[in-house]
Amino acid sequence: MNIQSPPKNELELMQRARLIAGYNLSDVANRMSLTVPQNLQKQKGWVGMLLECYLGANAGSKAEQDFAHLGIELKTLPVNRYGYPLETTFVSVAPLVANHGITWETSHVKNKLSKVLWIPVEGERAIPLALRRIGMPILWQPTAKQELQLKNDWQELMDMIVLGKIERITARQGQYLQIRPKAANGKALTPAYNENGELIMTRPRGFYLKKPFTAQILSDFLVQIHPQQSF
DNA sequence: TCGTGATCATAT
DNA sequence: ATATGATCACGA
Repeated sequence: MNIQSPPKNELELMQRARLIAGYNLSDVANRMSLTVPQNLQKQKGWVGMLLECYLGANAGSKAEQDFAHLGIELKTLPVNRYGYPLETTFVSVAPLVANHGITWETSHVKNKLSKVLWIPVEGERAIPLALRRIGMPILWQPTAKQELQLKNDWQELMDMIVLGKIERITARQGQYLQIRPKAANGKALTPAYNENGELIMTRPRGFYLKKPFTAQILSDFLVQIHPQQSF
């Protein structure tokens, strides 16, 4: 496959991202000398990996932002025909142990969401993967209000983890940020504490953004570029 | 129909 | 097992 050099600055990254807006996934895959799978059932992260590759992200399973030198995280977002998110957005693994002293300010959630390059991609399963189009990239930073919302959810969920209530956490909690399993399968286990302070093994969890939150980001962006149509 | 819980691939 | 990238799929 072809290798892209990392973008030197934010403008270069944005220009690179804007170049593929309107094109479909096979267009980008061909350019990168990659083949498009029939579907995502066996390669759920393929779209994200493709755009990482195209944009020159520091590939690999390194921790923290995709473009660390720019302080930017890349997220592809599958959307329906109306531009509404089809899936929640994974943010980071939830720390179930050794989490004392972690605050919102020092959390991975805040770090990863401090600046995100969102790239909407058509995600309806009726559209062949190769023909799904890529949308306009959105460089986003949380507003004070959004950050407070995320911080509140994060604090509530972290409080429960620290109190050993991990098994009581459900995806229904949190207004915009939720915790759900995040693992290869149901057999994967990781250490955590129960309500008696005893070490137990449980399914790894991750923080995810609920759809209404990312929907708001997309909506706000449209209002920015079409202020006269913001009815 | 849709959200929650479960799951898939790959690199380290 | 943990991190990256996420979507699948079934029960309510």
